[in-house]
Amino acid sequence: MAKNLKMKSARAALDLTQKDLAQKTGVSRQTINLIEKGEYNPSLALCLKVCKVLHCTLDDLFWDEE
Amino acid sequence: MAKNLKMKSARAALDLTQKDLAQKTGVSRQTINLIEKGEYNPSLALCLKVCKVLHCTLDDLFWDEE
DNA sequence: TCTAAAAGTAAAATATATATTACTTTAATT
DNA sequence: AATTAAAGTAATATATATTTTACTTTTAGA
Repeated sequence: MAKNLKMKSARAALDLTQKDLAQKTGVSRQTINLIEKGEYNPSLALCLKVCKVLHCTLDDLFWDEE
Repeated sequence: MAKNLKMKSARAALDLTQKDLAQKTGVSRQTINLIEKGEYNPSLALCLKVCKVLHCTLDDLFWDEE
Protein backbone atom coordinates (compact mmCIF):
# COMPACT_ATOMS: atom_id res chain seq x y z
CA MET A 1 0.00 0.00 0.00
CA ALA A 2 1.09 3.54 -0.67
CA LYS A 3 1.16 6.50 1.67
CA ASN A 4 -2.29 7.83 2.36
CA LEU A 5 -1.84 11.52 1.73
CA LYS A 6 -5.55 12.05 1.18
CA MET A 7 -6.22 11.00 4.72
CA LYS A 8 -3.36 13.07 6.02
CA SER A 9 -4.61 16.20 4.31
CA ALA A 10 -8.25 15.62 5.23
CA ARG A 11 -7.10 15.38 8.83
CA ALA A 12 -5.00 18.51 8.49
CA ALA A 13 -7.96 20.36 7.00
CA LEU A 14 -9.83 19.79 10.24
CA ASP A 15 -6.77 20.68 12.30
CA LEU A 16 -6.64 17.32 14.02
CA THR A 17 -3.50 15.63 15.23
CA GLN A 18 -2.97 11.90 14.75
CA LYS A 19 -3.74 11.59 18.43
CA ASP A 20 -7.01 13.50 18.05
CA LEU A 21 -8.08 11.31 15.17
CA ALA A 22 -7.09 8.20 17.08
CA GLN A 23 -9.24 9.23 20.02
CA LYS A 24 -12.22 10.12 17.85
CA THR A 25 -12.04 6.83 15.99
CA GLY A 26 -11.28 4.77 19.06
CA VAL A 27 -7.96 3.30 17.92
CA SER A 28 -4.38 3.90 18.93
CA ARG A 29 -2.27 6.72 17.56
CA GLN A 30 0.15 4.22 16.08
CA THR A 31 -2.62 2.67 14.05
CA ILE A 32 -3.48 6.04 12.51
CA ASN A 33 0.19 6.70 11.88
CA LEU A 34 0.68 3.41 10.11
CA ILE A 35 -2.40 3.85 7.95
CA GLU A 36 -1.20 7.27 6.82
CA LYS A 37 2.22 5.83 6.18
CA GLY A 38 0.57 3.12 4.11
CA GLU A 39 2.17 0.34 6.11
CA TYR A 40 -0.98 -1.55 6.52
CA ASN A 41 -4.30 -2.57 5.72
CA PRO A 42 -7.03 -1.24 8.00
CA SER A 43 -10.35 -2.98 8.42
CA LEU A 44 -13.42 -1.67 6.61
CA ALA A 45 -14.97 -0.75 9.94
CA LEU A 46 -12.01 1.44 10.79
CA CYS A 47 -12.00 3.04 7.35
CA LEU A 48 -15.65 3.93 7.83
CA LYS A 49 -14.97 5.47 11.23
CA VAL A 50 -12.13 7.55 9.81
CA CYS A 51 -14.38 8.68 6.96
CA LYS A 52 -17.05 9.85 9.34
CA VAL A 53 -14.68 11.78 11.55
CA LEU A 54 -13.04 13.42 8.54
CA HIS A 55 -16.33 14.09 6.73
CA CYS A 56 -15.30 12.11 3.69
CA THR A 57 -16.37 8.96 1.87
CA LEU A 58 -14.43 5.78 1.24
CA ASP A 59 -13.63 6.80 -2.30
CA ASP A 60 -12.38 10.19 -1.08
CA LEU A 61 -9.85 8.65 1.26
CA PHE A 62 -9.13 5.10 0.21
CA TRP A 63 -9.63 4.82 -3.52
CA ASP A 64 -6.52 5.22 -5.59
CA GLU A 65 -5.82 2.64 -8.14
CA GLU A 66 -5.63 3.70 -11.72
CA MET B 1 -22.48 -4.75 10.01
CA ALA B 2 -25.47 -5.26 7.78
CA LYS B 3 -25.91 -7.63 4.87
CA ASN B 4 -24.05 -6.47 1.83
CA LEU B 5 -26.67 -6.71 -0.85
CA LYS B 6 -24.84 -4.31 -3.12
CA MET B 7 -21.96 -6.70 -3.36
CA LYS B 8 -24.28 -9.62 -3.84
CA SER B 9 -26.08 -7.95 -6.71
CA ALA B 10 -22.90 -6.63 -8.34
CA ARG B 11 -21.64 -10.19 -8.30
CA ALA B 12 -24.90 -11.50 -9.72
CA ALA B 13 -24.75 -8.87 -12.47
CA LEU B 14 -21.52 -10.44 -13.68
CA ASP B 15 -22.92 -13.93 -13.25
CA LEU B 16 -20.26 -14.96 -10.77
CA THR B 17 -20.75 -17.48 -7.99
CA GLN B 18 -19.30 -16.87 -4.53
CA LYS B 19 -16.70 -19.43 -5.47
CA ASP B 20 -15.82 -17.57 -8.67
CA LEU B 21 -15.43 -14.31 -6.81
CA ALA B 22 -13.36 -16.00 -4.13
CA GLN B 23 -10.98 -17.39 -6.73
CA LYS B 24 -10.67 -14.09 -8.55
CA THR B 25 -9.96 -12.21 -5.33
CA GLY B 26 -7.72 -14.88 -3.88
CA VAL B 27 -9.67 -15.57 -0.72
CA SER B 28 -11.82 -18.45 0.43
CA ARG B 29 -15.45 -18.85 -0.50
CA GLN B 30 -16.42 -18.63 3.14
CA THR B 31 -14.86 -15.21 3.40
CA ILE B 32 -16.95 -13.95 0.51
CA ASN B 33 -20.03 -15.52 2.01
CA LEU B 34 -19.47 -13.89 5.37
CA ILE B 35 -18.85 -10.48 3.86
CA GLU B 36 -22.09 -10.68 1.90
CA LYS B 37 -23.86 -11.85 5.01
CA GLY B 38 -22.40 -8.87 6.85
CA GLU B 39 -20.88 -11.00 9.54
CA TYR B 40 -17.57 -9.34 9.39
CA ASN B 41 -15.25 -6.74 8.63
CA PRO B 42 -13.01 -7.30 5.63
CA SER B 43 -9.67 -5.59 5.24
CA LEU B 44 -9.35 -2.59 2.94
CA ALA B 45 -7.08 -4.60 0.65
CA LEU B 46 -9.76 -7.22 0.22
CA CYS B 47 -12.46 -4.60 -0.37
CA LEU B 48 -10.32 -3.12 -3.12
CA LYS B 49 -9.82 -6.50 -4.76
CA VAL B 50 -13.55 -7.16 -4.69
CA CYS B 51 -14.21 -3.75 -6.19
CA LYS B 52 -11.85 -4.39 -9.07
CA VAL B 53 -13.30 -7.77 -9.89
CA LEU B 54 -16.85 -6.42 -9.73
CA HIS B 55 -16.03 -3.21 -11.63
CA CYS B 56 -17.21 -1.01 -8.80
CA THR B 57 -15.74 1.51 -6.38
CA LEU B 58 -15.59 1.37 -2.60
CA ASP B 59 -18.52 3.72 -2.29
CA ASP B 60 -20.55 1.58 -4.66
CA LEU B 61 -20.12 -1.54 -2.58
CA PHE B 62 -19.20 -0.59 0.97
CA TRP B 63 -20.67 2.80 1.72
CA ASP B 64 -24.01 2.73 3.44
CA GLU B 65 -24.38 4.82 6.47
CA GLU B 66 -26.63 7.75 5.97
C1' DT C 1 -38.53 -36.26 -7.44
C1' DC C 2 -33.40 -36.68 -8.12
C1' DT C 3 -29.34 -34.70 -8.74
C1' DA C 4 -25.81 -31.41 -8.52
C1' DA C 5 -24.23 -26.77 -7.93
C1' DA C 6 -24.57 -22.94 -5.06
C1' DA C 7 -25.10 -20.97 -0.77
C1' DG C 8 -25.21 -21.07 4.25
C1' DT C 9 -23.00 -22.42 8.53
C1' DA C 10 -19.62 -24.03 12.21
C1' DA C 11 -15.12 -25.38 14.73
C1' DA C 12 -10.42 -25.25 14.97
C1' DA C 13 -6.02 -23.39 13.15
C1' DT C 14 -3.33 -19.66 11.28
C1' DA C 15 -2.23 -15.02 9.70
C1' DT C 16 -2.44 -10.43 10.53
C1' DA C 17 -4.62 -6.00 12.31
C1' DT C 18 -4.42 -3.40 16.34
C1' DA C 19 -2.96 -2.20 21.31
C1' DT C 20 0.51 -1.24 24.49
C1' DT C 21 4.76 0.54 25.98
C1' DA C 22 8.49 3.06 25.02
C1' DC C 23 11.96 5.31 22.55
C1' DT C 24 13.63 8.67 18.67
C1' DT C 25 13.11 12.45 15.50
C1' DT C 26 11.02 16.50 13.60
C1' DA C 27 8.80 21.03 13.84
C1' DA C 28 7.25 24.94 16.22
C1' DT C 29 7.64 28.35 19.98
C1' DT C 30 10.02 30.75 23.66
C1' DA D 1 19.55 26.95 22.08
C1' DA D 2 15.96 24.84 24.99
C1' DT D 3 11.50 23.07 25.47
C1' DT D 4 7.45 20.79 24.07
C1' DA D 5 3.92 18.71 20.99
C1' DA D 6 3.54 16.01 17.11
C1' DA D 7 5.05 12.50 14.27
C1' DG D 8 7.77 8.42 13.25
C1' DT D 9 9.29 3.84 14.58
C1' DA D 10 9.94 -0.82 16.90
C1' DA D 11 8.96 -5.10 19.96
C1' DT D 12 5.86 -7.75 22.16
C1' DA D 13 1.04 -8.99 23.27
C1' DT D 14 -3.77 -9.52 22.07
C1' DA D 15 -7.93 -9.51 19.22
C1' DT D 16 -9.84 -10.76 15.17
C1' DA D 17 -9.84 -11.64 10.00
C1' DT D 18 -9.22 -15.42 7.08
C1' DT D 19 -8.30 -20.43 5.97
C1' DT D 20 -9.30 -25.10 6.10
C1' DT D 21 -12.25 -28.88 6.48
C1' DA D 22 -16.58 -30.45 6.56
C1' DC D 23 -21.34 -30.60 7.01
C1' DT D 24 -26.27 -28.78 5.94
C1' DT D 25 -29.67 -26.30 3.27
C1' DT D 26 -31.42 -24.10 -0.76
C1' DT D 27 -32.10 -23.64 -5.65
C1' DA D 28 -32.48 -24.96 -10.45
C1' DG D 29 -32.74 -28.26 -14.03
C1' DA D 30 -33.22 -33.11 -15.92
